[in-house]
Amino acid sequence: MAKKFIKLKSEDLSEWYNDLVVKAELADYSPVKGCMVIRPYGYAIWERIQSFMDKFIKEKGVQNAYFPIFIPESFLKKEKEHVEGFAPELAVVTMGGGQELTEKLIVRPTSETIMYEMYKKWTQSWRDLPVKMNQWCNVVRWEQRTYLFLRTTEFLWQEGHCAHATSEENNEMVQWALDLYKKTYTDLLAIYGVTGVKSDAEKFAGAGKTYTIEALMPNGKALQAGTSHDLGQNFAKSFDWFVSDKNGEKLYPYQNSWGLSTRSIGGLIMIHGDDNGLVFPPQIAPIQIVIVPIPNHQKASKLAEDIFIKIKSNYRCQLDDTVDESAGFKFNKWEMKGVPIRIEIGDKEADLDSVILVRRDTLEKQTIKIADLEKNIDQLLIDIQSNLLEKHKKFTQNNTFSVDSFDEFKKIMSTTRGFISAHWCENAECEAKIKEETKATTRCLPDGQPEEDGVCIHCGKPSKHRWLFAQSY
RNA sequence: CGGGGAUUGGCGCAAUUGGCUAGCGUGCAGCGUUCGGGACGCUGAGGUUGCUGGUUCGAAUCCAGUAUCCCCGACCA
Repeated sequence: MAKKFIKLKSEDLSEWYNDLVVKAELADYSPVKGCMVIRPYGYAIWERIQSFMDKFIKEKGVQNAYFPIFIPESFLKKEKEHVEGFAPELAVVTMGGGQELTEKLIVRPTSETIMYEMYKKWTQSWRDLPVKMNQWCNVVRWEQRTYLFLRTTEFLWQEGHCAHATSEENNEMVQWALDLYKKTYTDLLAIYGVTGVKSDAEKFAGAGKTYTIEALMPNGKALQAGTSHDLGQNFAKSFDWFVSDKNGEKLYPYQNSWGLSTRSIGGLIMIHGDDNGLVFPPQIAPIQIVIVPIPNHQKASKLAEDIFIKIKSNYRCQLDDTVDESAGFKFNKWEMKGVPIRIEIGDKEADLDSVILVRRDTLEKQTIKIADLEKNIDQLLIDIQSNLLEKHKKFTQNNTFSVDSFDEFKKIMSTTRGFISAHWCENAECEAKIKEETKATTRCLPDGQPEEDGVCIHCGKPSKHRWLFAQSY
């Protein structure tokens, strides 16, 4: 039995996660409370998420821009619900250049207000709509309790902010963003998420409607993995932002905003990782293939280099040909780093014109001929990607329970947890009581959830839909 | 912000009721032997025990204060 250098996922998810994030060099605790350092290997993940999403964002005609990190306090106050929602977690700058500021500046928790103030300046006519912008930036929310990637005081995200002449166009954009998130999780991160609409209590401060993608974590808690908000005309009216429509009448633009953050990386780590460390789906993996020649095998070493040169332009590939670590050490190291495919080459293989392919997700080994290498790699990359997605999908489905009695609801939430599909009367008080008794909240009304006559799991009043409940991260 | 735990070489830990020169593992540096699932030997560097004050002949150990981190809650992407 190999000595373990990280804690076991099967024993303590939290400890395993913290330990792994640091040991795999994804991130580290910083001297600043609640803030982490994202190290190159972790940042490479974020860069891949960025480039994946950015392509679609631009295709949609949304342009990248950059707005200030500071927001005048008065801006935030213009939208009542908005400021109330964020007030407890704001970082406020009161001094600048050694002098007290006449108006306090808020370190942005989100940029709706400062962006709309500028949009207002830039638009006078219906012809100036839509406005479609996005920014990649950092935001600060003063969390009481932090957790690497999943909840830190400062985090990175993209925030898209668009404004349209009609609520139909606006809604189309909101749905597009939600689809983008779904695609990002599914195709890139191999994470199965449930999309749907938030209850009033759970929606974004100031939004008309909030759409979300929720992913189930191994401990049965849900991660809000991305949100897309239909802001309606709330902010436009608060900011007195209007343009002239075709008839010369006032038109308050319909707005939306949508964000996906570095939190997604936390989900990625937690969902796919195992007792040996990280497991990255090939699409997101910073290194897809590592080639490990057995140290001091001359023939193998030469072959490894040839293969590396041959395939490095087609895959994100690394050659680990140092001789100061043993083969076993290297195998464990790269497994902890989550590299999807490892190519092992010893003189034995070299003599037979073959190599050993090891897939990280199942740790299965196969010996293949060098002539078939790229064909096999291509297939394996596809297989690993789909296997991981399928595994998470199955896990989510196996841990989604359709429940009709509150006793059963409570029992599940106090034991295995998971998603619970249950009728709810859509009354906020009822929702609050359920939360009090079970720690679970509504995550969303899932897309495509059919209408169905039933009674609220808590109060027994009539209900038309089953909502999705879970304890949340 | 409430409850719990912690802080000792880079990392992980130990040091009995206060008592010898604060140890061990790992990591690091050098040399040599190894090398197919975290190899081994020898040598060496690295500490005013989180910080401040107090008690004492004597403090890593006791007391008071303070800071930071982790875990569990409430709050949240």
